[in-house]
Amino acid sequence: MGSRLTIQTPGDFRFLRDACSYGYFLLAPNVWDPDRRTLTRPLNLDEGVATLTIAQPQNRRGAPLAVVCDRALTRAERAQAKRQITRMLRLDDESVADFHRVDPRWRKSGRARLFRSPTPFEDIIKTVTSCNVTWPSTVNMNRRLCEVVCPAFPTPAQLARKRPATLRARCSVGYRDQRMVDLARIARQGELDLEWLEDAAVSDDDIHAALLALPGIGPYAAANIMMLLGRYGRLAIDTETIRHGKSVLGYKGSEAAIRGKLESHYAPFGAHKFRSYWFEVWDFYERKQGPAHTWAPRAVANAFTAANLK
DNA sequence: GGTAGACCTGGACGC
DNA sequence: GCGTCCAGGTCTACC
Repeated sequence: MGSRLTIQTPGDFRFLRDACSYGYFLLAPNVWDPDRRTLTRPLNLDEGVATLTIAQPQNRRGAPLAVVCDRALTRAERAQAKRQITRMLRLDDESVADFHRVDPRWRKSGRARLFRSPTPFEDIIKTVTSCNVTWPSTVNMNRRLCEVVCPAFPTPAQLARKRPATLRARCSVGYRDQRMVDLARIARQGELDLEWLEDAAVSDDDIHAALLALPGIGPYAAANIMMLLGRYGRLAIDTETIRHGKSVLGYKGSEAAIRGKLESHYAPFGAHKFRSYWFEVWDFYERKQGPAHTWAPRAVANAFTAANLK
């Protein structure tokens, strides 16, 4: 008989909206079921991998989460699972009201939280798999990393033991192979302190500089990882951002000119600018495809970017 | 400091 | 079914 957990949520939290708020909810090992409205995924816990299914049976803001596990969890594992779910769904985000004060456009819908991974390392690797590829390749890389290395997503120790050639041949990560192994070794050896990355006392500038020094992490990836760490003061500008500037905001001119206009456009949102940007993009996707919680992963696998949603 | 070209994969397209 | 082109961010070499 598997364990069952109940997790209390903040009064403004809504599972359907907040779980389906960033593309990573569609990446392995996460499995979103649009019919059952559940998120299922394996987690790495003390006694091994356990698969959990999360739902909010009372579909209203602030209702508790019901979590069903495929095996019995120890007391320590129950606490671990709660911590990881809290991270994924940002149940401990205390900046929601401040964000809505700065950008009231999202107060009514309540948007503020962006889905992320149970660990910062998974967020870093997922970001690397999203660089210089189209969305279907990102989907494939994450699926294969889970199939080949660890079903609950590779830990630093597991990934550090892999040969780059194995990752390239079996996980289709291409030239990212060596960079991923190097990132895993850096994290395993403590050169990159994952707890330090999550320490609110450390400045954004210090975190940003540390991320840029990592292999495979450039300006876009660093800003994206900072968002995943809960630091929203930088824009992660990629081709999708430029497209958003052109098609939604109506900007014209060279890419450099559009970048400048985007920075000016989001500057008033200060420490929250990534969220203000992202919910504009997400709103655009949902107007084209319907609410994200209705998206079937296979259906959006080839139609996730604005280029394909036109 | 700015820029060109290489790095890979997978989808689209033409034949 | 095959070949070609293209999209996508980071890194290195070069000016």
